[in-house]
Amino acid sequence: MIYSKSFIRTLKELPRGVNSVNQALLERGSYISQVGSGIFAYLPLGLAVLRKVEGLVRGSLTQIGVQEVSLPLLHPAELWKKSGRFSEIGRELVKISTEKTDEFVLAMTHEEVITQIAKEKITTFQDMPLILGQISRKIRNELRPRGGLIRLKEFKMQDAYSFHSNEEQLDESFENFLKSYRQIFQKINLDVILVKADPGIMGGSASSELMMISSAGEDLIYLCPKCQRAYNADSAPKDNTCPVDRLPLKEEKAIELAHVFKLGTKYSESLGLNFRDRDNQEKPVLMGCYGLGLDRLIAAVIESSHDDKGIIWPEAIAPFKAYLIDLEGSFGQEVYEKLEAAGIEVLFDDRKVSAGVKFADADLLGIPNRLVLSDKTIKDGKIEIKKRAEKESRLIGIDEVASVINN
RNA sequence: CGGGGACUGGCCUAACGGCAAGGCGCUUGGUUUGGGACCAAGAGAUUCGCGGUUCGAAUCCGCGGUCCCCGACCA
Repeated sequence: MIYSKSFIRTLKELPRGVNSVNQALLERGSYISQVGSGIFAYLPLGLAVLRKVEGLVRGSLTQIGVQEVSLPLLHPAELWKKSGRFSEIGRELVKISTEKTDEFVLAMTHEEVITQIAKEKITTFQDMPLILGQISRKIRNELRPRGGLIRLKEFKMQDAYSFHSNEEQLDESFENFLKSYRQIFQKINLDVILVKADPGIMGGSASSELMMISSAGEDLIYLCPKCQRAYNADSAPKDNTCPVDRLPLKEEKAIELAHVFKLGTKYSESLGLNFRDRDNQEKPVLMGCYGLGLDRLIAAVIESSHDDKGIIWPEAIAPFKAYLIDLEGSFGQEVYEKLEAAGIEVLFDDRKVSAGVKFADADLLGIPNRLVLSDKTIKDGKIEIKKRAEKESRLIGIDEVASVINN
């Protein structure tokens, strides 16, 4: 990408009313633009990150057998009346009336729809296990959105639903997802803690959350300093001491990144999803559901990886691999084209502005590798390379850049 | 939904009830080029909306809107 032709317009100052670190850096870097409270647009740079995150998540879930679908955003109200959630959930569920009655709801989550679909296809125990998943938009009319991308009214979520004929299958799926999610977080350097949680409005028998400790978090968890067992506010022991080590639990703020549920038969019973088992008995299908918030994940990465100058992206989800600055002025274009041809995504800052402006933007945008061409470097046929996460730069041969970056 | 705060050119801010000011950004010309350069000349505003008080309102009062923060809530 050529900077002067891009839609990147960075800001020196913090927009009014912005408090959270993730929103401040994302808005200043022109990754996102706020449209309303809890409603954001992704600009080209932000969309590049979002797509990287989607790819990372998709790749990981494909490995555990998730088959991708695309479910609608607009749901017949009827379906939510059948599950009971049409009236159970308050104003967070957006209902749309076109005539005198509420006819539609906007997707807050997709249990009802996926169960309805599974009903057409699942007839026997041999149809399972089955896991369907998607990356889709969710609409929730949160009373108080907050923290930039941490709590939104409209957001992108990876959600998957599993169908089983027995508990063992459900347990296996539950564990597979936890493992898969941990893998994803590891690739972007996020430390997460498993927290047993309350299933809440989702219903079902068990649920666990993967949380990241962060001062930007809106959840409180209680953590044993020794065994690392963690509890949320609802599930913490009454005396606030670890039941195993008898130590006082430490209270920490945390961001909930992923949530997995054993739904059991809540939806299969209310919506009539049954199967014929090996013993020729008709039984309700056992279900699980698994969710990961993508926008929130991006926010969490920034909250845990930034400095006073800007974002520090992990390689896996950075919008570009390298930020190229040419202070001398004659070889930039050539180096840019070479790197692109080598399959390296480069943002080439070709603007006619002072060096300081370019360095400041490179730091703000947080692209993992900064490349600088100048009189000093090109007289020896070299280019300077500096990792965003590191202080030291070094000189390498211009022809080596592709291999050094790919290493 | 309870409590608190904010709203002024594209962005950030200033202005006792008395000519809406400055910085950033933008345009033009010149100078400069390793950490948000400099000089000069420009363009850009119904001060969130409606009503009220007043000779006079960005400023005071009322109603409404939007956004942010704390809390309640939260797959």
